[in-house]
Amino acid sequence: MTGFRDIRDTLLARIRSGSLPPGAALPSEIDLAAEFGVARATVSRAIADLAADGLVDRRRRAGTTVSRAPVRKAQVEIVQAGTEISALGQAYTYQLLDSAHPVPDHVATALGPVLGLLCMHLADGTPWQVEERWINTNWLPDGDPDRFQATPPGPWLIEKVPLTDARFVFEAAAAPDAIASHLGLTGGTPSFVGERATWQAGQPVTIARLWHRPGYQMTFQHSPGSGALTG
Amino acid sequence: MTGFRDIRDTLLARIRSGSLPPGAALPSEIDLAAEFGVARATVSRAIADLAADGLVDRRRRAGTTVSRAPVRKAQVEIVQAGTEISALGQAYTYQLLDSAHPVPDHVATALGPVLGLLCMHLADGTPWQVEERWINTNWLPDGDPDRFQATPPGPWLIEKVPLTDARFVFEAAAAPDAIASHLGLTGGTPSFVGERATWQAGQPVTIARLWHRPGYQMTFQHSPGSGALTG
DNA sequence: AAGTGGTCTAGACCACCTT
DNA sequence: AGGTGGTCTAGACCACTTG
Repeated sequence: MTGFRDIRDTLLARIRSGSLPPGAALPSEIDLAAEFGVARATVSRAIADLAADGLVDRRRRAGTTVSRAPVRKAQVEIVQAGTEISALGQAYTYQLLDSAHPVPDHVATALGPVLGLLCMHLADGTPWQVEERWINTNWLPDGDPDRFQATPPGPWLIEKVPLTDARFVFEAAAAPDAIASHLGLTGGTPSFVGERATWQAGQPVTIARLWHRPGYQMTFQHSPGSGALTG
Repeated sequence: MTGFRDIRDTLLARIRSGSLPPGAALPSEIDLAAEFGVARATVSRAIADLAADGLVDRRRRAGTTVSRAPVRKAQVEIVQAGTEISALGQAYTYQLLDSAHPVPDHVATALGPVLGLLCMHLADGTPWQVEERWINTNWLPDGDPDRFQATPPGPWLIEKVPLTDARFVFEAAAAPDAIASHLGLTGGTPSFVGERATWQAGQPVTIARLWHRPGYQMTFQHSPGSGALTG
């Protein structure tokens, strides 16, 4: 039995081997269906996978061609610190460092009335990540001041505002003293920072800046044909 | 006419509005097909989009449920410096800084016999990115020493070794003097570094370390329902 | 004008898992 | 045991865009 995965992998092998070089046109779906002895929809499904990986370009009338400049796409999964640490088999603990963390201008502009927090995530007791978190107070109905004493704000918000659009920014920044001290660094050390902003139906909800431990690396792998990519 | 996108968006709206809260079970595909008056395959295609975005979990027999802890996924496109700069409407220029760039141990271990280059990519004449590039000499048949004098190695390699597996690593690092000077920085400044290693059929081909200009940010957006399945 | 991919249909069988 | 998603089929019509 030949499924769409077999067909996809066969086409992928032809591309990799150079039998279908960059710029070459694939046979039409009808021809490929005849070649493999399957329905056209099955071939189409196989090619859809390759197109999703950026390996081929599909255009009506013009047909499908092997991409000359394959856009290398990778799918990144953004995980909560607790999830990541647990997945590594280490003990996760959470600590609220400051419940009145200062609010930078750009955050105040984006969010409006806001609660600022400074939190730390630890793996086996050693600092893993320092989190600056600002939350639009409209999403905190009866301001329970102790809510985030033991509960990390990320998971709490996910449950409360389950599905939104998000924007991610990653950059390298010099850790200010206030952050660096919690990570056991001296001020000015390069730190990998991820900033995440989320909206609910166009309304800004929260912004988080995640300062990673020294040596942190964000890695991901791209293996065409394995379906989507993993991070 | 109701297409699979309409159905997907309708379901997405129900999830966002709370009408289908986290953990709730969607009606079966058969029931949804009856409700929308379409074939089951059309409903299935719509749900496949939502599942690819991590908004719902599909399990045989158990049915489809709204994800309680939606994995926030985002798709990253890794582009060549020249492409990125041109897309910004700036003039792209390339410069070879050193054709005998030293080879670190971990690169020599991974690649074997290797040519080391140091290159710079400029936007409107100002430094944009410094590229350390190491290429397995097996992929440079007749060593033309001037090949990369005016040709950036990235695009050249893409054409020569069109489709491979790749591994990406992003980190924050202190720019060493040799790199920083070309970017107009002082040594030790935090720099956003992307390292890319590519293989062809299991054979290592090249490793590049890309040192970005100060203030560089890697951003991406996550908007559920924009569709991730078919290219 | 014509051929390509994009989508949909109605039906079918299967793999898997919960009950 | 039974119902769910996963996949495939054969056919059809449409949208697009190239020649």
